Amino acid sequence: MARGKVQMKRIENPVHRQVTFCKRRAGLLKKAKELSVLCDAEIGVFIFSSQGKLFELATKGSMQGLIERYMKMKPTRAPQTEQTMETQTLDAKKEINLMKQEIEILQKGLRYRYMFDGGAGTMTLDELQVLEKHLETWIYHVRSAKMDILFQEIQLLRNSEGILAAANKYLQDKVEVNTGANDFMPIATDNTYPLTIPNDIYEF
Amino acid sequence: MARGKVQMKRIENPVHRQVTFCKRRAGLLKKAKELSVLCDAEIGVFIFSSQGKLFELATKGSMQGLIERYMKMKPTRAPQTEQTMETQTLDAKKEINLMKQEIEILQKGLRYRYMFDGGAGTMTLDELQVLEKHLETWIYHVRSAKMDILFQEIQLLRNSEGILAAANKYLQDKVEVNTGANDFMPIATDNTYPLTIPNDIYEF
DNA sequence: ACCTATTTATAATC
DNA sequence: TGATTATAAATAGGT
Repeated sequence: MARGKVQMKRIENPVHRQVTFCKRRAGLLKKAKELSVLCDAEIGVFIFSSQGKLFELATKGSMQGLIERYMKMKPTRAPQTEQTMETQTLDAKKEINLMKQEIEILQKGLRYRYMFDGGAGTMTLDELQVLEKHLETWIYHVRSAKMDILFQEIQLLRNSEGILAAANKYLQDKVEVNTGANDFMPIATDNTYPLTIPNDIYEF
Repeated sequence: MARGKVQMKRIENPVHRQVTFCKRRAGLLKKAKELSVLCDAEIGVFIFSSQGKLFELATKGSMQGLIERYMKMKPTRAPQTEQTMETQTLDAKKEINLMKQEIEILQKGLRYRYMFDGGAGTMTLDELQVLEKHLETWIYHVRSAKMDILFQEIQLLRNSEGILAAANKYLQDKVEVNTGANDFMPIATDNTYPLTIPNDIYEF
């Protein structure tokens, strides 16, 4: 594509061919990634060089997953599965699918609660608007709750630290009384709050 | 790559996304074919659109053959029978348990949706974390859906407006012919697009 | 679907 | 290999 057109046929010069292979392979994989990102597509590519070397790319899950998905769409003579996973695995897979659906439903928008037509995924703009508002306040509350928990934990840590400090002080005094001397390093610092997290981390 | 750079992220405007998908998909497959011919490589590509539609290309034999060849090169920790089933079943069970937990969390979150004022104290930090993530993706989907609807409506308005303008023009011409004069105010303005919403509202 | 101004990819060369 | 550069291709935004 530069400094001269190229004939669409096998490059005979093996050095040229190798160089072109590297460059164009990189280009192809880059384009595949771009397409995947821009258009939210799932893409699998594999390239066998003329020497049999394999290069692959799977944009979202694994290549395995892609191949399985592909197989599912094209039931072209794929008797790879033996009788081994007839009972248990099949049941498990069924169960997994059911649960995936359930999660899907929960994620998709709580149809049962917010959707007024119970069925196909057609929500009106107004309904979506309402749902969005709900979700916003909801997420706000969730974050609040998270912060509450974190705060409580920190308080707890501070308290236990206070207890430790007190116990330490007590032991220290005791030792002093027993030896009649205090020319040793204190066991604990009087660092009241080594745990100094600024309070504004709780707001975001 | 033309008339403006493009950000490497999902295109929000569904029409743009679809158009780009078509164009780039064609480009990708073309590049794959070229690489195959020029460098004598064997290439397989599959593309699942966001709506789940499949597009594929296998440069030499069939996709089946390519997949088999691929499988041969990657034992993919699945040497059949016995242990496989055990591990698979275990994995499946693990997965099932994970999903059960997730469902649990979601349901818990839903149940306590309206109880935040009182406390909602029954969710752990980890659960809240998961719930928050879900809510985030959920809200993302809702916004996407909203944008889709808005865009469709605008397209519709633009279309009907075009029709009205054309009809108006036609009537105007007819009147002119009948009266042989045009010393009256036009019925409509030539305001082609009163509805001028900048396109970048689709990106957010 | 078709058109171009631009951006990208890359063939040739060093 | 890696960089450079002139040029072919791809394509984003319009119509």
